Amino acid sequence: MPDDAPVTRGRKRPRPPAMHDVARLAGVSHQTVSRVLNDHPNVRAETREKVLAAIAELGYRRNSAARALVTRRSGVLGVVMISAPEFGPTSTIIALESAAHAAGYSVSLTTLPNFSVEQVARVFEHFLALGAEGVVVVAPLSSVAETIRPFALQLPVVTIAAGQPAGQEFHPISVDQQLGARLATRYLIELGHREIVHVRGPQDWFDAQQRYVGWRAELEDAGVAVPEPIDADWSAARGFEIGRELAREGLPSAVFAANDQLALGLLRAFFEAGVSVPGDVSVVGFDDIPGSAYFSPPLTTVRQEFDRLGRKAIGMLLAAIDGEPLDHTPIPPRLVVRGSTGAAR
Amino acid sequence: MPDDAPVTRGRKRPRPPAMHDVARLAGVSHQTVSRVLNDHPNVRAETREKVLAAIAELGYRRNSAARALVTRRSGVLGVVMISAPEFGPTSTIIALESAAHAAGYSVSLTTLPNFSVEQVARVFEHFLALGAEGVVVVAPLSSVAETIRPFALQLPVVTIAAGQPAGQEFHPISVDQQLGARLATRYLIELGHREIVHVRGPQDWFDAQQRYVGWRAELEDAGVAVPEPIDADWSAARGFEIGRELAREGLPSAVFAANDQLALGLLRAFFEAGVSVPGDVSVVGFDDIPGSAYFSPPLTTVRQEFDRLGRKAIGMLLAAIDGEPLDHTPIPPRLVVRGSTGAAR
DNA sequence: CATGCGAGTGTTATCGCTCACAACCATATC
DNA sequence: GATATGGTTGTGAGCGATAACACTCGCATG
Repeated sequence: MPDDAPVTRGRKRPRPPAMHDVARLAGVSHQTVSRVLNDHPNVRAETREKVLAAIAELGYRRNSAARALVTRRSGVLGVVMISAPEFGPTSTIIALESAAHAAGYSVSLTTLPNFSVEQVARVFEHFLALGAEGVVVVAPLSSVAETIRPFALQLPVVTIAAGQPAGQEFHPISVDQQLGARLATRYLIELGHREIVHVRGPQDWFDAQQRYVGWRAELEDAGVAVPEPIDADWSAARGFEIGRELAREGLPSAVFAANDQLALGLLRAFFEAGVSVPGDVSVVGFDDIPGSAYFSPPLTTVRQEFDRLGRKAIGMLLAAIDGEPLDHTPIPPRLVVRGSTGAAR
Repeated sequence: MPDDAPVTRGRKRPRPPAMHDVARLAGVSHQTVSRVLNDHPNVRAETREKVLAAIAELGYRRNSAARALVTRRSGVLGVVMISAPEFGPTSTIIALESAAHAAGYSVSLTTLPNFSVEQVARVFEHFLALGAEGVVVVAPLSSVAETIRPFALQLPVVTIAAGQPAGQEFHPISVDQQLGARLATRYLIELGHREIVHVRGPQDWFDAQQRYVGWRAELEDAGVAVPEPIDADWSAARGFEIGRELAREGLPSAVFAANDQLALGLLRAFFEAGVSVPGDVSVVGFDDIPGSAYFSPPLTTVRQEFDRLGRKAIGMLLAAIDGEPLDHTPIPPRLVVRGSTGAAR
């Protein structure tokens, strides 16, 4: 187990003060010190003061390894995040961490370039050895579900993943991607568009799948023809490429892009080709990344509340740890209307 | 100490197998199991096999709390990151984590909305209690330096901060912001621009300070007049505002924006005002955020290698832990020339 | 053949903390 | 005044690992 290999670095540091030292200085037993530290009620105010003074004087800090050893609770939650640069919402991580912190947990972060069985196994192995009390998986890849299943039996796991059925050991939470796609598509339909093309994200990503499904479903519900989706990754470069092709080979009435980067590439390609947005074609994105309000033209898009997502994920994980029932209701996104959409020509 | 409050949640779990159990099953002593686990050389191959088989059979995993208790090494590095949404390079965090992981450490992440003395103290208190062997501070705020100094005496700390002198207990590392600003400014000068305005980021951020200093120094070195900088935050919204004012009240020959978001806002404002970029005014940004190649026009900007930065930060921290000499050489950025810059009119 | 050595293994102490329980004291109760 | 009661404190036993040391071999060495 390479990751658990003994850490051979490090210089020796002098032994920091232990509870015992505090106790001696305060003239009490170590147990009394422990009680003060743990806010045990039955400690005389005067004694408490003495202990606190001794703690301050020595600069004592509780050793959490020793504590974890005896309590069997590490106070650590693991977070595994995909390290793909195209998945960027730092805000999810921040929200995850601050929610965990507020609940008295600390967060151990691990990143993974891909979610192969071996990689995932190694990470969970690591978290298990660390005594993590639960894990949040931030990786909206389809492959993740099956990969982590065996580990979800060993400790509570919440995955940030759209469109997964909740199981007994499997706790997905996400922004409702399908709804977001429906909102975008519905809006375009309301504007009179009848030829709404979807630039589809990589289908091994949950989010991309769900956005595709939502777009398709909304069109079908409205009785509008469903054109063939155009496959893409998540990049502006690919959006640009597609935009150029569309401008050359015939424009649809509107384009719903799987994310804002793709939309940005489309906008650029249309601009270069002399295609007017929204005059000739309307464009909608997804994510509401910083700056999308200042694209040319400002982008109509679907906003996801990543911080709320993070908080909810931790809330679910804590509930799972406590064996309480979980609420898997996805978080609703919101359509942000800007200048890139207009009435059908 | 609220963050160290006992974690009161959690259901009881059955006691996982310990070394003792493995030892009994394998018919050896627990010490032999320990030797196998730590790759001690003096274990007979046959014995090792037996132990490994027992480990596999029981699903044994080493308890890192117990290990940390006796070795006095937690194998944990702390990372404090500012939770400001305008500071977005997830890639730094990812690089930090993977470099730490590769060195056999795990990463405990904490985020902070601001770097007040109390907040920072609490975080370091937490890391110290956790037994973290070192800390990386990702928060390029000027205030950080003094705030963390007292803690830097207690454990090795590396800060990602530009333009700080390295001290004995203070180990800054960063991309060379000043150089980046110089590269951008120099390029504009070479294009013939003689009126190069700087839209300056918040001056309590190191990066913003250094970019300002670099811009100014390069102009002075070239004997070009230094106009008054325009103050801004980091947002596209503010860039837009400034762009409108400039278009109304008189355009400079070129604008060097403190980051790409500001540049994006400028571009949008100029476009709306019918100002041609780079025909009427050249624009340079900083960061090379995803998509900046597809702005209208594509943005000339300064690229920072955040992943390299993260790796180097961990390298320095490990060196500091080992008491080895550190290399504080900043990482050079690179100018990426695109369509938003052209010869002076 | 006694001695030394190193490989392989076991025994014991210890890390710093919490838990369970015992002990003590002062007050309340009968 | 003896007994219960409860707040306050101390004692001792682990938690699960590593470190230090002791022991037992087998083999080379003199």
